[in-house]
Amino acid sequence: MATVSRVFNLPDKVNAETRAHVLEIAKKIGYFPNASARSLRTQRSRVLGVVLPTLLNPVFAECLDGIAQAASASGYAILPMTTDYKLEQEELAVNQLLAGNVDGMVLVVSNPATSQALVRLRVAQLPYVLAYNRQIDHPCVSVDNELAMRETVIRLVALGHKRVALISGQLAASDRAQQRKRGFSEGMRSHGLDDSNCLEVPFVETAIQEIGKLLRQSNRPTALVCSNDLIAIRSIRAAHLAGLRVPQDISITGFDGIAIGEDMTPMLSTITQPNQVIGQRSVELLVRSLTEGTPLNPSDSLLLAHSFRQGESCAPVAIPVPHS
Amino acid sequence: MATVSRVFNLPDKVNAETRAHVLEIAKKIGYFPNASARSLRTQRSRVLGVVLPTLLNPVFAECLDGIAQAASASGYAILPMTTDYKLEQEELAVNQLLAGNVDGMVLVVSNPATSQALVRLRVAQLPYVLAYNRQIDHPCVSVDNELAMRETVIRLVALGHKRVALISGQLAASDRAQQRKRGFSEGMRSHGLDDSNCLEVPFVETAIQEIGKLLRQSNRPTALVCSNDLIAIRSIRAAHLAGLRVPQDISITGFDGIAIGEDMTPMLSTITQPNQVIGQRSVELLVRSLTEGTPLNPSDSLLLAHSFRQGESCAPVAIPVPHS
DNA sequence: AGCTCCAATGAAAACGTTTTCATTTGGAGT
DNA sequence: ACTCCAAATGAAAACGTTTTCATTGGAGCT
Repeated sequence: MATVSRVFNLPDKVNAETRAHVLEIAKKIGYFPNASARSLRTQRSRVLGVVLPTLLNPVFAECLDGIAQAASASGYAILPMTTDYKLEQEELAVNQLLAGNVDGMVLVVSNPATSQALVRLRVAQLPYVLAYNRQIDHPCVSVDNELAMRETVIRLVALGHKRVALISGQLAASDRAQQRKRGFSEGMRSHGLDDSNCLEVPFVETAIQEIGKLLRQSNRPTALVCSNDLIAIRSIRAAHLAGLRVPQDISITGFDGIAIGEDMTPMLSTITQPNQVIGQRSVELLVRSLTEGTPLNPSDSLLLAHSFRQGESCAPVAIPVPHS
Repeated sequence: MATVSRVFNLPDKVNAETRAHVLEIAKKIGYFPNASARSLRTQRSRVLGVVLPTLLNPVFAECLDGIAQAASASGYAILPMTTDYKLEQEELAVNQLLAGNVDGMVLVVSNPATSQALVRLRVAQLPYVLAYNRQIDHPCVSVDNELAMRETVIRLVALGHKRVALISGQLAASDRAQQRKRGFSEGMRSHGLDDSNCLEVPFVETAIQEIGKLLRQSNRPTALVCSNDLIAIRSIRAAHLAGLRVPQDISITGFDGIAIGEDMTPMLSTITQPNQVIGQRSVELLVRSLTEGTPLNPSDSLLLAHSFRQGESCAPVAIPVPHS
């Protein structure tokens, strides 16, 4: 029994001959070590919990893909849960994963500063990494949302845009949205432009209508900065439905860099984050901490590079037609 | 000890007073039952394995979302693995999940008829359900790909299209692609039309170029039937790059009904499958079998309704310009 | 009172590993 | 020939539950 165990865990501790024999028999009777028993004995499950808002936004699907790859490469399995941006589900998910004996967790939370789920993790002493979130008190893997947004605003301003609106998802449900809004405001104000033009579209169902309403106003913005790609895509749709051409009549930018944005026409101009890499790095941090037994600190946080994908949804502002 | 166990598993078997007491203490010391020990003892992990080709195609992300919801609703956790359409990874994933002690599996395989992974499952006596796949020997949850494709062809023919090409993903890697191709051929032939116009675009990277090449031919098709939405979206892109307007110059249809197709311009005309529901139903079948202890048969298979989403990427064929 | 019966609880075994500690074995060194 | 050591293996405990079986203490009945 002990020898069999060694064959699977410390193969070099057992005679090559017996090892071969054990493996042969194992293959014959289809034996492989029982994971539950192993976890029970070793007190490690080799499973990582993952908490995400939703899989319906490709950002998180891409990230989960990266997580899955990295986890698999390190011999870990993953156990994902979605929260639909709801705090109660966030807590529920963490509790379930805690009960599920995961060795660590990667999570995207609404707001790291106030998350109850995170204090639970802390008291449980379970290693975790936040993805996309960024907060001084936690180990995070993210990009500089404020900076990225400022850069985007600057880009639009350079194209001659002055009336720029921010289209944001539910601000309360996401620290990213707040950071991006902040970046937008900073960028606008630094050019002496009005940063108050912000439309929050909390619900997917009504987003296109609301954006459409904005676009039909007499003094409509000449550019829309969207706080994520999904909203940007809907904005483009709304523009089309309002009879506006993108980018000739209105410029639109996104944020996230989801793959499909590249295949659209007009190709989405957007800030790309390395979504899969964010997932991978998060797992790598976690796994390193687990194997080395070193606790995870906020100082382990990673700030990854973003970049601007020059698509086709942005153009210089149209030369204003003189009043007749 | 036994009483504590009963408090968590058979609460009504224990005195209300002691139950309250136990729960109070449990809360105080932060106790909850250890999942590994429980699994070891009960021989069930309450975890379902999930095997998918990739999370980068929203079809599967949507499906996984449904799986996650249904599993969570039934008190199961999920353990997903991706195969990237590779058979070796398919087997690897199944083996890992088998070793991981999952109670059952939901999987999307390349070809159920030849899959080694599935015979492993059978000999292991592990309950499983195939999603999207459709094959007489296995319990499947899917739609009628052939029928859906025939209907689509008929629709295009009704719009006056005669030169219709099929743009397919890697046929060898997916029984769905094969079924859809079959449906396309049947539909074309039933109208006496040439069904040999089939372009296989195995690689994402070169897909747009290859489709573009097809579209620049003198005798280019007037309609493109794509075997999935991602390819349809790339086809639209290719058409634009080739200077063709969709749908005025060329009609394009997709297959899958991914959500984002609805937000594009032109809105994607496509066959929609209930992706989340496919995931949910798969889990429900599995869970029912698990709780009732009844084995899962091919006769439990579900054939869900598809529908045609009338988007904007299809139009009557342009009136041919007379030869000058 | 004496009896049965039931609800509630407790004791103990078992689930399948890993790991420590002890034992065996064969070879090298003296 | 003897000791000593290392390598290889085996025996047994422990991980934290669930579940069976036994025990207890009343309640209800005759």
